[in-house]
Amino acid sequence: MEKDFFQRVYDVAEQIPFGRVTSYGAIAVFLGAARSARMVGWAMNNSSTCGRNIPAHRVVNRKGLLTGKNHFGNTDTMSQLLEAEGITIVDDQIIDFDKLFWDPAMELTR
DNA sequence: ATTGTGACGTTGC
DNA sequence: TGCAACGCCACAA
Repeated sequence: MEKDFFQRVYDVAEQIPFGRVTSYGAIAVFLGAARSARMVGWAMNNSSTCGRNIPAHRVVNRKGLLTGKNHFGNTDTMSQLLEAEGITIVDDQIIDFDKLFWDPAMELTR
């Protein structure tokens, strides 16, 4: 089962460059399941089971909001990690999300 | 096999 | 322009 949908998500998530962020939908589209954006987030929840360190903090929803911060244990963990990447977070929202947005379907294709 | 859920996305009002 | 509801696919029980 080395090609599970979840593994696919983990692989893309690991490829997210430092200081960049992406959206669940972008990953979902890249995986070929644009309507399964929710699965991407769910995969992140299971990212712990993946056995590998997945920078889920770099993955946010389409609005650039840290929707999954609640799943990091502490709601501050995600924002703190993003700030450590040089990203500014205000009210759980990423500033300049448009510039920091990293599209796997585009970056990986180029 | 069926039901329920889920860290989203889109469309409608 | 802002908020609400629906839909969607994939996985777990």
